[in-house]
Amino acid sequence: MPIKPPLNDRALHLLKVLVERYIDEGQPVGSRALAKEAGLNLSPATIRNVMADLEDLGLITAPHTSAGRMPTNSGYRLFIDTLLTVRPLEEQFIRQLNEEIVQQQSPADLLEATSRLLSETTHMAGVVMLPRHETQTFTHIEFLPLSEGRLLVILISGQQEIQNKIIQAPREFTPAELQAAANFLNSRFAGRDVSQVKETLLREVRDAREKLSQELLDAAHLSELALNPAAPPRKPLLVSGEINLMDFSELAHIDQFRHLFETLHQKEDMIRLMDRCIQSPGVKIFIGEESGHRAFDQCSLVTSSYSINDRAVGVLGVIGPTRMEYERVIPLVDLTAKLVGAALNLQSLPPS
Amino acid sequence: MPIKPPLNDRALHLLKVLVERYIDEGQPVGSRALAKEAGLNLSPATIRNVMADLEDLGLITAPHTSAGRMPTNSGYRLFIDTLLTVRPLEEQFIRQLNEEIVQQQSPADLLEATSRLLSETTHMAGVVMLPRHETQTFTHIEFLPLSEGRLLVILISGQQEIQNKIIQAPREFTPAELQAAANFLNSRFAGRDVSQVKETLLREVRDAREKLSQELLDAAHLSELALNPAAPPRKPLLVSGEINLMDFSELAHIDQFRHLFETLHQKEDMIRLMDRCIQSPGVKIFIGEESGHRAFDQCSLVTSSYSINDRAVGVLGVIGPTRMEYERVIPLVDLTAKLVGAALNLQSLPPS
DNA sequence: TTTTAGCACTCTCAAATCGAGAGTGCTAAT
DNA sequence: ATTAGCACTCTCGATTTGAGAGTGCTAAAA
Repeated sequence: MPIKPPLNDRALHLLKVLVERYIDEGQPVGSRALAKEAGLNLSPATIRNVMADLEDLGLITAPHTSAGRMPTNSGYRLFIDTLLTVRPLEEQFIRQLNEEIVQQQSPADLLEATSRLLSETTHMAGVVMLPRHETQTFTHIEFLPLSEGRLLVILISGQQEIQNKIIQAPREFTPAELQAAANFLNSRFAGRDVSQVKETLLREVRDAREKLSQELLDAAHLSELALNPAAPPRKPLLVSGEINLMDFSELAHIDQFRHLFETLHQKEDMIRLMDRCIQSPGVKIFIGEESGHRAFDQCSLVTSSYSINDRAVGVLGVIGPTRMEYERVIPLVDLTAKLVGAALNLQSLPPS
Repeated sequence: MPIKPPLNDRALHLLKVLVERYIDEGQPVGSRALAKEAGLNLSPATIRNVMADLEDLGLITAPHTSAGRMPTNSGYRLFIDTLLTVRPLEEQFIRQLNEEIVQQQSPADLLEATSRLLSETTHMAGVVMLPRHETQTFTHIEFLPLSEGRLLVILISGQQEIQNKIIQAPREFTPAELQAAANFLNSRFAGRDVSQVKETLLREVRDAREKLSQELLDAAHLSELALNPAAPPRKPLLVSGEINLMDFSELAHIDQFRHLFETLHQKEDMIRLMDRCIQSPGVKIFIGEESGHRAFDQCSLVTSSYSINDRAVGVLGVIGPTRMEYERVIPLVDLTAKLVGAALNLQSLPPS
């Protein structure tokens, strides 16, 4: 016998309405309610038949015999991939958001504010992964002698980001030597990537080790030390508004919330997860366990990478219950990533 | 008729045992239990009479007619002020703690680790208020010209703490002028307080305005800008282990916890509160509303200031439920403050 | 063939009831 | 001053109950 196409337009439409309604109300949706909402002039009984089909396909589920249905994670996935109609953001709102972002003084402030804004506008948790050290542009370096052969390295990179680091010099250097080393690096490498600079330096030293004087070798060694991300920007992940997540009943169970909170703050896993999003542009969505983390069972993560000079350097997004208003959140994350990128580009004025 | 002394030794002893027991178990203590615990060979009935007296004095209270009694905030206060016997810390534990503190690389790391350690060892929340900018020792300053008349100021203060700041120069300066200004400040003021330096500078300029050349005035103005704490170290308060507070049933009610969490992170109030502790040395304890904050109704705050060169520069402590093990927490906070002070002193090596 | 009305059935949730247990306050005896 | 005894109060968990919501199935209608 011919199997009827499991997903005709009507079923899809009903799924869409069901998901929207569930996102709105947070209650399992029954056949009667869905019949009214759908505007298809069908009786609850008919709706029930369709719902039974959708349940067979694993798209919706009922918490118990006599409750309505709610979307499963696959249901959400299908909804997001093919049914979702995003709601465009209001001009007014966009302007305000941009306002708040560009008024920040430094890149660090900017990204912190962004994390806060993400959480405030969505009433969920905002996350921002800072630009990786390696992908930053080398702009200027300076050495300052401290006591006992230690040196303070000041490294200014692309976005006017300033890094301080104290290193142990391989030997004593005179101020003149330090100045010379700094001058060399500054004139030769300004504008290149920090990681490139290091590579180039290493290669050149290797290729020409014999021909170089001890002084030069020392200086090169020094520079190499200075460029090492020895002090990686302490946990390059900003999380804010975690507490908002307590407002969602599905996450508000003490131990579950605690687990979630800890995963969010024990940042390694988060960083690894978000790192995967940096590759391809546009908004990415992880639903439930898709993120590979038990603690996120009932959560979705909506992310987008942001770029400086057309190059993706970081990732930002929000975390909330799977039951979130994707139609609003997705364009918001998308927009925020673009605004942040633009603002960071503006802030990166080259030093003299 | 002669009113019998309301608080004889026996009553005090019973109060002490009751508080200890309540801290241990978290359950209201009944007369039978207290009779056994107290070791006084009294019957529950007698105990009941004493308990009634203590209740009249507002030191203990019963949540309902037929539950045991639990301490009120005044009860805790009396307990802490006159009944508490602190338990000395184990040598072994002290060594470990010190180990963890001194192994940190920088003052910033050290204080962050301290906050974490406070929360981990007490299973409550740890707070550390960073040294105020003003009370830091001026050690070294450097100016780096950027584009468009902006200058990067690098200010090294007492504890090897490095501050970067970008300022708009009042006019263009030549590198030589900048060098001269830096040299002047470094040679003249090294080792003084940052705030003192600023004051002195202002005064001298005011006193001798007419006699000074425009160049010198400009340089002074520049230095003044540079020393302004224009970018106050972003919220100088580290909080960690907040989530631990969820484990205490008395704080685990969603909305109450949320309020607490927000107060803790909306740092202004916390900073103001802890600032009051910096004046006098030793451990300070705020019980319940003593801290002046509704959100802390059921919390106690145990703090101590820590010192560099015998001068109190910051405050640290823990926050937990009023029902905390004061006998262990108090010596712990005390010790931690001392270890942190010592470690910070060690780390402050003057630059060459 | 698709849709619908009807109906018995299932399950949850909130309210009501109940008994056990803990602890009290008071009184009278020691 | 202390204690035994006792009636009383209150909480807490288990159990019951009824209302409400929603389902699946069947048979009739379109």
